[in-house]
Amino acid sequence: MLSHKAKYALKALLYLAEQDENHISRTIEIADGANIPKKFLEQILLDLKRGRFVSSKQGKFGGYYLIKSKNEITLAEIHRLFDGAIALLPCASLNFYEPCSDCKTESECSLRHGLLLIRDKTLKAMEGITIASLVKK
Amino acid sequence: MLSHKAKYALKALLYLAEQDENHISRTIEIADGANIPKKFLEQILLDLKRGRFVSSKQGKFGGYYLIKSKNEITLAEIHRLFDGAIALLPCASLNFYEPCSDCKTESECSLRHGLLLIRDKTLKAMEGITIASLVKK
DNA sequence: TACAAATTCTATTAAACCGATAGAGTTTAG
DNA sequence: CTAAACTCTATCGGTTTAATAGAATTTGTA
Repeated sequence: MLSHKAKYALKALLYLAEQDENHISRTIEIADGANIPKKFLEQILLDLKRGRFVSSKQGKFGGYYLIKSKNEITLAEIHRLFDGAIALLPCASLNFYEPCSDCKTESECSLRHGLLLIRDKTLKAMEGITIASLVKK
Repeated sequence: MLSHKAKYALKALLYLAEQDENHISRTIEIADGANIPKKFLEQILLDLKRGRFVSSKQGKFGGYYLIKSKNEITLAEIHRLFDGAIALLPCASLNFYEPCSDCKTESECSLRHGLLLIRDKTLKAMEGITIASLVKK
């Protein structure tokens, strides 16, 4: 399941993607438009900025805007940024790999092989969902 | 990601599936064999019993055994039993459906459509992973 | 320069969840 | 009767999550 943070991030990106080119959106606009608690959204937007999905303009008349094409922002990336690994166990993860602590005998745990299959399919599916694909609903 | 409970459940089922037909496994056997904390495993086995995956014999010489074919126990089922919905949001879930609280205007939230696609693919993949498919590694 | 409007940063909170443990109760074979 | 096993309920500490608070900084403009 997605965390609220990830869900809000997607909705915020969606909001930004729906604005006119060159429009700068204030946090409060996005919060109201997408029904997200404003102070919580502030943190999320900073995370999205650190992740190079959006950029900001500070000071009066400042706000946020997309710096990555809506065709290139995928669900997989947002999941990774806010909720971490897409795989079901760390030992089956590409970006968040960790060996299982409780698999004593074999170097690969008994579940790993099956979970790698799941990860590949899920990842492929999640890479197919872009902000653009969500906009034109 | 899978919870430890779900992971341990899979490993315990795997252990049971590897035993001879009609063999009854004590909790401590399974715990040692699959490297799972025994008291934690007790709870998990009870959950698996309530879920009709295993049954038990009480008293001396008692223990646990599979009552569902290892070909019919899927990752999807175990995920649902221990970790709940497979979908990324409740509004995209079949078995754990709940409407989004923060989607005010439309009855369907902007993310739902995309997440339904993910759920269908992930679910299909997870239904393809059975205990039997994990045993013959 | 002063002010207002906005982002940025750090801290804190309350609640929920998670992994694990403890211990008493019940059942059964011998 | 007893030992061995499952069953049940409670609890615990730690972590995470969702959200809030407030001070600091940046910027445009009158």
